[in-house]
Amino acid sequence: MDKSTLNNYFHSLFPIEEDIVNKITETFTYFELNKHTILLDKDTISTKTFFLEKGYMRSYILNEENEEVTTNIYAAPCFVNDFLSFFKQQPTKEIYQSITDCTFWETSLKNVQSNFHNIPEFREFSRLLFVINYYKLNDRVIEMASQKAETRYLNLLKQKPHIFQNVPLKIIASYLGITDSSLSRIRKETVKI
Amino acid sequence: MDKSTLNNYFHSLFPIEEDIVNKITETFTYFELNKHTILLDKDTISTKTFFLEKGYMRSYILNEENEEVTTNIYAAPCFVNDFLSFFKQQPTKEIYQSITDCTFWETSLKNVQSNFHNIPEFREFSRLLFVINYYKLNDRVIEMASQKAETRYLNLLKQKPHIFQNVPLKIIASYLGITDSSLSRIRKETVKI
DNA sequence: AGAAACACTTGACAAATGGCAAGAAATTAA
DNA sequence: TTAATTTCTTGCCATTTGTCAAGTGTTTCT
Repeated sequence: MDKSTLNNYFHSLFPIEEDIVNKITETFTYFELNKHTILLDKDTISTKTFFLEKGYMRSYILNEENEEVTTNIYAAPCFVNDFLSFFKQQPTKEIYQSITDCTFWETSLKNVQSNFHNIPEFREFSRLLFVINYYKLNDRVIEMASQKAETRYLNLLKQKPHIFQNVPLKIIASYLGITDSSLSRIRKETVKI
Repeated sequence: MDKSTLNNYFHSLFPIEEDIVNKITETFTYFELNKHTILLDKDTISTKTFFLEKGYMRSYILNEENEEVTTNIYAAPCFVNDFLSFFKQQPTKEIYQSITDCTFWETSLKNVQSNFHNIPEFREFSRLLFVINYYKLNDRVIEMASQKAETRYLNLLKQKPHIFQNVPLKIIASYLGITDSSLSRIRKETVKI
């Protein structure tokens, strides 16, 4: 199997030698998921770390009214993990589901732990991944707190236009924190401009 | 100086031996900050990691209209860090400012790196700290996306009532993503209940 | 192909929140 | 203590977003 997408992801994040990347990704195995399939279900414990090689995923929760609230949209290539569940081995609150057909690489916590403690470069990589993800989330909180829905929509459209070609609008709406009716109206308004 | 608050913070997060904690916190030094003082300014690079021993801090950004948007409120004891700036050594976008008089323990990136690569327990601790912070932020995004202002206010009041005794309402309002007028009205409404 | 389910839009109206300005209350500075 | 500054509240009205229900396409399934 061709691990180049996975391997290149490491190289793209920070300078690291090819041999080390190969050693890190050695234990990763390939699998596929059809669209609309659950990768990791609510109330289960994540036993694997997942690298999304191709496709679109999302995570969502069910609120008090049992409505789906999309918490994140993942576009390959990227890691898709419930950090809390995976590293603390506790049940997830979120459901991770494929939106399109997807391909993945996965490895176990045991392998991650072994790499984390034995390969200094992997430690740095892991921490960098956390830092980057933390700041993406931070930016989203800031946006949520200070921008109106229309601005958030326009930002997303500008930053990730491909999402609008691959993800249903109602999922995007819920990710933006608005209803699908509102998103529809905002789209109608902004087309005029 | 008495490092017990700092040391206890390590013990409270996960099982770790006293000797190891002492080794980790060995290089931390003490300092104080008066209220309304900047700890880390916008566009500067964070050279230290900070543990807030006593007091209240916040981080905020200036939006396009030069209005302050509070991104986080910190209540001791906790670490206060701009992860992106500290670990990637790049300028912060946020301003970190004391709200009350504060006391801190700080150490340099060099010491953190040394501990990270030499003390397995510290690696685990660091990762756990990231995971916890990431999920606090994640919960906040979910709340922002799916709950109305009144609910967010009531949740905060329930979870961190002490903040309302120590932090001005306009800072809390901006943290909740609403105006101070709206927060004032919400408070008026909810008192009735 | 036909039925069912899903995705998207739209209208009418309701609810939530913001903007602005004024004033009261509390805190800080002189 | 007085003055200045900051914090908080409130009223009025505007804007944004939600709710619900209907209608039109589009996919999916059998």
